[in-house]
Amino acid sequence: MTADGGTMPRPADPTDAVAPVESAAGEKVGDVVAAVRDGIVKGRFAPGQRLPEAELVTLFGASRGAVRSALAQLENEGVVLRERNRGARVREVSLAEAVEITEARSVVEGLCAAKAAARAGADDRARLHVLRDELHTAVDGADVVAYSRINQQVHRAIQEIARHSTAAQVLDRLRIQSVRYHYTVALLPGRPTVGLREHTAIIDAVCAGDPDAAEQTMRAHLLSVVESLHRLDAQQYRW
Amino acid sequence: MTADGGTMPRPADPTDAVAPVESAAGEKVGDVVAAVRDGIVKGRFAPGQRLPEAELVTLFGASRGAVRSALAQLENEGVVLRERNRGARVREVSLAEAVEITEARSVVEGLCAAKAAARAGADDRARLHVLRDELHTAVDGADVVAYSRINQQVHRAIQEIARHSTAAQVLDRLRIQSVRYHYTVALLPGRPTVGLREHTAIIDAVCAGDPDAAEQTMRAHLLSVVESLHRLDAQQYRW
DNA sequence: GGCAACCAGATTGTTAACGATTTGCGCGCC
DNA sequence: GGCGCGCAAATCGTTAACAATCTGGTTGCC
Repeated sequence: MTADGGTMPRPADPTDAVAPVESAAGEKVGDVVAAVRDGIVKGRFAPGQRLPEAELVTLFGASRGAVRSALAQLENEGVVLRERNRGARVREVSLAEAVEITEARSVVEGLCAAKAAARAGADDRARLHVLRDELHTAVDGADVVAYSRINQQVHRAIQEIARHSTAAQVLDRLRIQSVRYHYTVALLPGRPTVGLREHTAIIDAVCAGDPDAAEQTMRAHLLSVVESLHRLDAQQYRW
Repeated sequence: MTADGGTMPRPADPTDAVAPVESAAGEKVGDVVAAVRDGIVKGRFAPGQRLPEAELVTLFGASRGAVRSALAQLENEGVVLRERNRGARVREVSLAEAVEITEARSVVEGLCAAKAAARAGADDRARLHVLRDELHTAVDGADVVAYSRINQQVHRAIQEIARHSTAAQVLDRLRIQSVRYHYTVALLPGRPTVGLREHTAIIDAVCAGDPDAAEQTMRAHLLSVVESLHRLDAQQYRW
């Protein structure tokens, strides 16, 4: 076993830059939570990597109590795993879990799409059309990173248009847990083309004010992501 | 304003008995969380009531740190609201929020029902049939409290049969937030009869192994609960 | 009599030190 | 040489005291 005890973290992405986080007075725990979560999402902290309290204290300059509260919250959010007297580790989400998460997302985002279709105003439609065009150019230019980013923006836009705070909370939580798979799926050959077609259908249904069609297309889209995850599994792809 | 500062708690249910919670070694925070959550669900702590740390310390015999962690977790679960330097209060969920929560439940429980229909074995079907019969006798006997209890057991059984841990987590969280409305809906005139019919349809669909029918009936059932909530609103019913 | 500043009590936030548990390593025994 | 035991370092959990903040009532002034 290696010195740090856990799964060997692979080299961090070149796109990290640490973000020292100015501990604004009275928001320490929130800052630490955001910083650690961001580190997990961005790949600075690898799945299975240990997160000793002392290390986070020196990293973020926060007190141990703050770090402790932050870890408790992150555990509650499902991105960190803690064992008594054994410390905290970045939780490893299996492919099976990612499938479950995406299935759950499919129904909740379906609800959001339906609500968005019912509530979308002219400005909302304009916003979605902009995103649709941006997605189109990204796919045309084979810009996978841009595709992935705008992809997420589409989902977030529909979520915001739906104005359903409960669904929004649930979705934020679910997305954080499976974020690391999003890029992977986007990298599958042909995925951007399929995704573009599906997103276009969703946007059209929402803008047409058809809740049923919006829900169905959104669900179909995320179930196709589930299919892609299974394909990943078939390829023995592992983190 | 009264001495305790918050909304006046109505007299607690006769069914509380405090549950002093034997602080088993190494599970203090979990115990406090469970105790406070239970107190909120059972009505010992009313919505809006203040929850001073010192009071919880004396109530449960836990250290202040444990109480503090527990409150943080309860805040994260959405049943407690905390303001900086102003302490914690039991969160008041509005009827609009209860509607949102039930809408979210409808789609996620729909997913569970579909999965349950696909995965139910003979023992699962037997379990559901027992619950169906118990629900029937409860409604025949006009036993509203039994109806409400078995009602929840049906939902929980389907959730367990679905074996979808992500959906289960989401649902546990959502149910806790809106628990106090469950009894109220069950008390609406004619509600047990309607609920019985709907639950029977759900159980039949799950036992028939028809995922689509199971999902549709479950969604229809919870949307009918949403309708009941709106009727509550029309009656100017307030907590 | 009304209003504003102020002071005391209560409550929460923070920090530091102490105690308990686990883990890795070295030593001795078989 | 392999295996089990025990010690020491590291890490987490808990407690207690201190500091900062808010609330409510009181007092003095206009």
